[in-house]
Amino acid sequence: MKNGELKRLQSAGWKVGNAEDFLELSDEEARLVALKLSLISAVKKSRIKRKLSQIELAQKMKSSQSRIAKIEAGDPSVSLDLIVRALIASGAKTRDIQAAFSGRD
Amino acid sequence: MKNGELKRLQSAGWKVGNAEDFLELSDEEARLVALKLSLISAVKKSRIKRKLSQIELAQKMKSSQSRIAKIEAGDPSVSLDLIVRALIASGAKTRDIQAAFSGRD
DNA sequence: TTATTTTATGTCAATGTTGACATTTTAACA
DNA sequence: TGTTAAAATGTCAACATTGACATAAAATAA
Repeated sequence: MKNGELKRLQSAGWKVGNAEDFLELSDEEARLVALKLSLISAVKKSRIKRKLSQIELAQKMKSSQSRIAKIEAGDPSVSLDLIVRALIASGAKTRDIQAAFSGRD
Repeated sequence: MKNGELKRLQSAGWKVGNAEDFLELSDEEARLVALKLSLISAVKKSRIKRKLSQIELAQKMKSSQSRIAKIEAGDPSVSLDLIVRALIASGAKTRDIQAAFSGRD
């Protein structure tokens, strides 16, 4: 394939992908998953530390007890947005969130 | 457990939303917004640093150019999940993400 | 034990978010 | 000037996430 043709296809939005792309994406997905898990455990830790029940935390953030349970259970229906909102609502300080983001526990 | 009991439990001590709740929620919302804005600017910064066009970044994360544009424009339809995925895909290191979370720039 | 609280699990209609696409606007050039 | 790549904006059907609810299971108290 000529160079110009490749460029044309690429700029038209075509994926001229290879196995490397696939592996890289997996790696990035793994990073996101690790991040979520870290934040999830931070939520539970923060909630327990403040002696909040799931219902109380749910009320603070205007969610529901079952959502909190799903957050802590790592349910696939839970978004990163909700996890972070729970973390903030649970009283976690910026430093706690930072720590979770760097994987520290 | 019976139906009536659960309802009583769910609404126990929680009927009148007071001003404090409102202010606290606002504060938490503000914190989340600030977090998003910080991450958004980190995405753009990281993308530019790596000399990636919006199309290229979109391809890396299997999204679309318009989505990247909306991320960087702070479009309300963009989730925290997508922002973080873009940040990771753009090549940002864990330290960069951490920095974004602490508001550093 | 029994009673009460807390947490887990499943469902679903309403709402939110997505990639893809078309089109326009801006930027960077020759 | 005109050409071209990059970025911005609007739309929408498909898919994802939500709070609310019912109920079960587990933990805790009495």
